[in-house]
Amino acid sequence: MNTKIADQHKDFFDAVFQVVRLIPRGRVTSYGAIGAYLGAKRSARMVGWAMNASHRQEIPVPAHRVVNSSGMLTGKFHFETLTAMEEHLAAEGIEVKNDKVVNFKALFWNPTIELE
DNA sequence: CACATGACTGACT
DNA sequence: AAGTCAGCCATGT
Repeated sequence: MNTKIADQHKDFFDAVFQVVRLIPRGRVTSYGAIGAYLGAKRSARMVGWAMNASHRQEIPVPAHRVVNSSGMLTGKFHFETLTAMEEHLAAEGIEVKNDKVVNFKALFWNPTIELE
């Protein structure tokens, strides 16, 4: 995809959600990576803020594939249950240990590179 | 309008 | 290596 989804950052939310939905099954990314792709790498918090509204989107957003820069499941507390995030990841073949994605570096999916 | 908070990150101790 | 601090910016009180 050549055109950056965030070209019109007027829809920052949709942009974030779209990128998250583009994450391949069995892969994960970070808030900062998404922010960087959207041209707001200085605002990883805004990505998290957008994700906070993801659960109320009509189209499901695989928020479980988004973790922090350390691969830790920092957003697990915002899911229906405390283990939902880990369950979803496990269902995709992603191993979670101590709230962290195992082999995170290898499973990391960088939208700026993958979507260039 | 000012202060506190947050699904973050990188640098520093 | 693990904990702390300071930027970051939109939202809520």
